[in-house]
Amino acid sequence: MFDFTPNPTFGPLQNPDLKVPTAAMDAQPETIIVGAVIDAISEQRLPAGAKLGEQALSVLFNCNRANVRRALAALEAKHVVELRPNRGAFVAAPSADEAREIFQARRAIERTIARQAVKRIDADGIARLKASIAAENLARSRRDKPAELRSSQNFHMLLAELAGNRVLQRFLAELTMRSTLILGMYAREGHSCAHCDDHTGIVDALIARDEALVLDLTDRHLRRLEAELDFERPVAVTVSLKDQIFGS
Amino acid sequence: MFDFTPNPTFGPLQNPDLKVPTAAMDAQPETIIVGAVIDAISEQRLPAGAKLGEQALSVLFNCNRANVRRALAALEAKHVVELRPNRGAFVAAPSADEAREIFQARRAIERTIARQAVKRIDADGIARLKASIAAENLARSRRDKPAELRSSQNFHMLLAELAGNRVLQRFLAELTMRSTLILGMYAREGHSCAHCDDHTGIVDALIARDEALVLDLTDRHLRRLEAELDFERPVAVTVSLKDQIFGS
DNA sequence: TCAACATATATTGTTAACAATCAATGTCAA
DNA sequence: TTGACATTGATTGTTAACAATATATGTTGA
Repeated sequence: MFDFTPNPTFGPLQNPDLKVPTAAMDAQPETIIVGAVIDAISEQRLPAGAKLGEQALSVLFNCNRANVRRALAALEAKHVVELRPNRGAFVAAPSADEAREIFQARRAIERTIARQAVKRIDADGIARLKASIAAENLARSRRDKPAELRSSQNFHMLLAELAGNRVLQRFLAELTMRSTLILGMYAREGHSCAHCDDHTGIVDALIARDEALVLDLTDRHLRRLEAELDFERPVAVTVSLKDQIFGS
Repeated sequence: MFDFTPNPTFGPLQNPDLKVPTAAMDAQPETIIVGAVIDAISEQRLPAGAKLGEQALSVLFNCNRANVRRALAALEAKHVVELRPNRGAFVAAPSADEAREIFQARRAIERTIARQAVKRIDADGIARLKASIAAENLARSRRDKPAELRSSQNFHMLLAELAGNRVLQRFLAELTMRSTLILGMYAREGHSCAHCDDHTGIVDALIARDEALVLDLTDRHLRRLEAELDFERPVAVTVSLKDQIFGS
């Protein structure tokens, strides 16, 4: 009757790391699920359009469906998943238009953050930023894509933390997460990822407290990221076994 | 046993308008509740700290508790309510620190929006902005505080719409809503509300397409609003019968 | 071979009953 | 009167069963 055969669309979620999301585990199943799904998306283990079945999640996280439903409602409010009535929950698949708006919003917010960061940067902050870049380089040399993505996002979130505004921090967290989703959907074949050097340049400009340069580099960095997208090529958003075997 | 005596903290929610929130009714109880609560907060019918009991909401909206719980989870994700385990849901009560961060974020986002709006403004947009100001003035002359608040927020949201970025639009919606909450908590006695003229000035600057002036006026407008706050005076956040009778 | 239809299975949505927890009231002794 | 303690009632949290819906499978007829 009910023999939960590992759902192929869920392979990534079985990563043991998942049950210990970045947010401290406060024993509330809803929070754990939300954190785990966000982490999985941030590291591109969960692709856009992936189905998040209620039973699958309740088995994975050892909780009842009521908690799963609450988690999915919260994720929908954060624009992380889309809830289609009587169909279920799916990882959000931003359209080309949404993608452009998300990147535009990112530039606006990261500029503000950069301006604050220049004012408030200190030795400790510099050290943490450099450590983040080092971690990113290490991950890339090891061809560990999830770790690389995590580090790259971490760099931007560190800047937001240094800016000292938790509201903007949260907004940026949403935008970086959705950016990862967008890159997964629209990234060109073999996109360079050369933007890593950009981070080093930004830190140098921060050390020099050159506001104009920091703003310019931040803006260019984000535009370069967006330029790597290809909205022409149609993207598969529905991840089903059939699509995975026979392609789009 | 169960005789739901109208909860005093819920008086405002019995406003018939509430069942038809701004978002079109799509028959999903969760969405309706979320919209109604946000509207009620935006018009200062629901104060910070007000308790949102599950049974009370399920009776008000004719739905089961499961849907109420989903709605509350969504509202928590939007930072509209705070969910205290085993205690219930309460309208968020931003601290002084949070308030400052929210207003700082607002200035950052509204500046970006204003810059875009200057570029994209047209005759239709001007007309709608002027209509919004007229509605605000009318509401004030009628001493209809909820309508005045709604119109004032509407002006800012109209600008965001004109800017043409739905992400920033959503961010600003959250921030204006929380601003209303903050004003309800920390506003000085008899605060002027003279900022209404600011709106007229901004529209004039928009017509002239004077970007620098628009940015300056927007920034001043928001700082003036923030200056009307008094964080020293302690604020009652827990709305209970006792507090209402004996004061804070 | 293919399309349309009917059936079966799985998934989501709803409801009610029960358990656990908290707030309030009442009692009693110091 | 006041403080600690026990009890009561109300509220939140959990669970399981059931209903409604959608998806997948299988069948039939051209």
